[in-house]
Amino acid sequence: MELYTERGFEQTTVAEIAARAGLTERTFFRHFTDKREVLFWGAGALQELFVSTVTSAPESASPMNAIAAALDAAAVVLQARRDSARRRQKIIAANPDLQERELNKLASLAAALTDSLHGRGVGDPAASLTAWAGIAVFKIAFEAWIEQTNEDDFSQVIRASLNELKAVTGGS
Amino acid sequence: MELYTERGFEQTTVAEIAARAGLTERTFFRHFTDKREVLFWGAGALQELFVSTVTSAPESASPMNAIAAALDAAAVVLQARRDSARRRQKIIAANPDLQERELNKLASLAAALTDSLHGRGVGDPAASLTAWAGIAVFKIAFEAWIEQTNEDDFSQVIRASLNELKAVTGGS
DNA sequence: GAATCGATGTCAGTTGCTGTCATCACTATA
DNA sequence: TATAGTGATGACAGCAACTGACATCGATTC
Repeated sequence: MELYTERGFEQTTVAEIAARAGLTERTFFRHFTDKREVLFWGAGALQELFVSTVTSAPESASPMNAIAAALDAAAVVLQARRDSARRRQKIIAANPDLQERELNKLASLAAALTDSLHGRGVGDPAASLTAWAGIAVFKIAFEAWIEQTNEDDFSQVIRASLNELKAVTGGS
Repeated sequence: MELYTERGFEQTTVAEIAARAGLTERTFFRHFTDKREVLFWGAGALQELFVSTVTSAPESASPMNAIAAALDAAAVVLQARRDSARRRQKIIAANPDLQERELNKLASLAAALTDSLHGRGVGDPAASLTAWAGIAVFKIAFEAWIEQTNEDDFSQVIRASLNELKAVTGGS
């Protein structure tokens, strides 16, 4: 992270990262499959949070509400790490390869959510559509929350985006 | 494409592609920024189609309907290339890097659609949400259409997915 | 105290990708 | 017709991301 902010992602070589960490280049690649993957270390935990929240949502909850609960749970966690999230996002925003990888993580998230909805008895394509719509809301709300200067809750932003989605898909 | 299907994407070296095309490796990289980019040659044209359809939709059309028109226009074009689309998708499905790149193209599509909606006077986050919801529908419908054994129109599948999205986002 | 095992170092090698310069076909214009 | 300019290609050379194979070392186990 230090090196990425100092010199930028592309200009930072894996050898340098390894050196600063007191490791070998080879060892770096034993811990991270990729040079990019370093920035997405927490993605697994976030995905688990998403999944477990959907899974444990009340049976009466609609698919969209189960997803909404997951988004909200994630919002609470991220709210506490706003500064670091911002720094991280600045690095990602400066490099196309990293944005690509981020999309990949979002897709993985969507796939996991789809599975969770299947587990709740939701069929196709309802499950994947709900999951992807939720991810879209998350992505857009996240960007807005990161960029904004005032101190709105991430949860608030997400709820607003969700309502906007409903408004936008609702009319004929 | 031949080489990618014969040996798979990873096993195919750029030198081999260049050789089969009667070119140098260096020349290959003057035409394609990336080894992956070869498979997304037509993406630019598709994006233009999306954008121009949204832009030229009747002023009275809702944002979602403008996007729906774009999806339908794309569906007509792709319907005619179903076989080649299928072959292409098979290659992509077999390689994570290519899937990543595909997500990138979809994101680029979403960004372009968002801009087009801005041009129609749609604000934020309505524009980006509508665009991303449309892309989600497109992606999911596309996969269903590619995989299915019967001969449903891509347009039909898209319309069905759109309705499903409305149903899924509609309820409380 | 020896065997086992997981994490790390070492080294060599492949491949994607880039910068640089030369070459060459083609075109415009004097 | 000669000449200069232009765009596409070839020919190197080189860097850096990643991988496979083998050696080493420390901790744990029995």
